[in-house]
Amino acid sequence: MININPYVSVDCVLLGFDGERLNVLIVRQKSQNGEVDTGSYKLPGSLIYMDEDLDDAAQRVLKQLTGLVQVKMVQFKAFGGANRLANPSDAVWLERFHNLEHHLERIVTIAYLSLLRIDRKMQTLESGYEAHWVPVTELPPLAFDHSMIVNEAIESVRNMTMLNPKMLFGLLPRKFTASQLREVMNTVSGQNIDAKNFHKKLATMPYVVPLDEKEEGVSHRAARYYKFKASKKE
Amino acid sequence: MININPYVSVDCVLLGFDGERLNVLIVRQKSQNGEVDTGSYKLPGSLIYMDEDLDDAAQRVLKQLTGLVQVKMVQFKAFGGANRLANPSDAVWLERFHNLEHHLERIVTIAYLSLLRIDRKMQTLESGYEAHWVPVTELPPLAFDHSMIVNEAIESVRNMTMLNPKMLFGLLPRKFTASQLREVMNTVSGQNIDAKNFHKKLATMPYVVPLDEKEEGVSHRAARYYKFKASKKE
DNA sequence: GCAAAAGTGTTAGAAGTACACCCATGA
DNA sequence: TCATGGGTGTACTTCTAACACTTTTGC
Repeated sequence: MININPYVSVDCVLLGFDGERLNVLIVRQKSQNGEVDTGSYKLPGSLIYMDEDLDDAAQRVLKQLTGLVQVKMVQFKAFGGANRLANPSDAVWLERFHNLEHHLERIVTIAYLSLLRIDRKMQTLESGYEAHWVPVTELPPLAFDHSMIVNEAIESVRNMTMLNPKMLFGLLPRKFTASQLREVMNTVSGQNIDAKNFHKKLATMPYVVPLDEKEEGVSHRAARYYKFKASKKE
Repeated sequence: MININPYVSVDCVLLGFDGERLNVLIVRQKSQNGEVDTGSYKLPGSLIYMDEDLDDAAQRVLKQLTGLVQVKMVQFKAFGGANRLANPSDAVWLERFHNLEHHLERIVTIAYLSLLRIDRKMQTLESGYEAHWVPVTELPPLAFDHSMIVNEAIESVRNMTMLNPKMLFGLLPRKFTASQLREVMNTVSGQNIDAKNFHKKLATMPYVVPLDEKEEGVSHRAARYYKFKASKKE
């Protein structure tokens, strides 16, 4: 039997861009035998194991609850209010889910964050795991303090992307058009960059390189594709 | 007896500016009865209580180990490597310090950060508590992974101050000169702002207001004092 | 007067903003 | 040929960087 740490958990906030809006990945709050204990949704997250690094725990939990692997996540904040388990049904659910014998007193959770795009692969994953993408503007009430965690995650993304715009490329397909990139930036920053000047801004980004390919089958002038270049050499 | 959570701790990285350099506040790794168990230094930090918010724990621990109160700290990262207690003497020290009976398995620590100035009050505090300001460039080896935590704290400060330069005013006295502010910015950012252009930059900061006072008793032209203005109205 | 640091002015170039206009494509 | 969105060019403003010079103070 694996040794569970009953005081520390990880939660994963996956923010996915579907081409138009930001979405959050949430799961049903159900027990391990499959029966749904509460009608609530929650973030993918769980208590950690005793001998497990936090980063490893986040990866494991995400895989167990959503099937997703190799998602690059970064830690963004710990949530440790003494009354995080204020809702009794949340505490009871946790104890049952983990088959714990003793009463859970309080849990500090380390929240992780990832930015990614919602592609076809992401859609098919939903069926097996009861994981759902929900637009951030239409988020239902979540268990624990997960609604607060989502809000702080989005705030955190805004700050992070100001310092490091490259993060945003996780939200786009390998090949993307200028307006797709602009749309992502507008969505995340909440601002509205002028479309007419955006090409000049593009030219100043050394990590964005134009390709010779163009869109096909669109009912207007075909847009050029770009790709993200990680290193400095061609 | 107060109930201790044996899995979660807080650590405080206080960065103090003495007018020239950035310093970190460190304490001796000694036991509660006063005998020094190891020769090492560490950050002020401790396990949390079971019914204590993380933010409250950080304030309590800082007061207990350094006597400082009402220091504004912000959480900046959780450190949760499974082998943080790899050094056996650190684990033993912790168990003795907290009078714990069972063996400590692993601890996740939530690191807090503060920027402040080292004034006369800060100096006198040292004698009672064995807390010392040490320049970040001359840091001795610290217990646990505290050296890593300090490094990440400084990195974090750089990022935070880019987004919110107002943070830096905690490092200065109420009245400060332009070159003091410039010196702080240079120290924290690692850059070197041109002194000649700095006044123009000052004029664009709505939250810095010039005073009519000037320096006295300096052997060169007296510099004007400025103050920090928090709100938008005069 | 001299040293030392405060503070101002000028200029050139880079970067951001607004907006007019042309281009390619499907219907 | 029209609607739609892609893309370029020009002019204007604002920000930044480099650097020369003047001012105030104690010795």
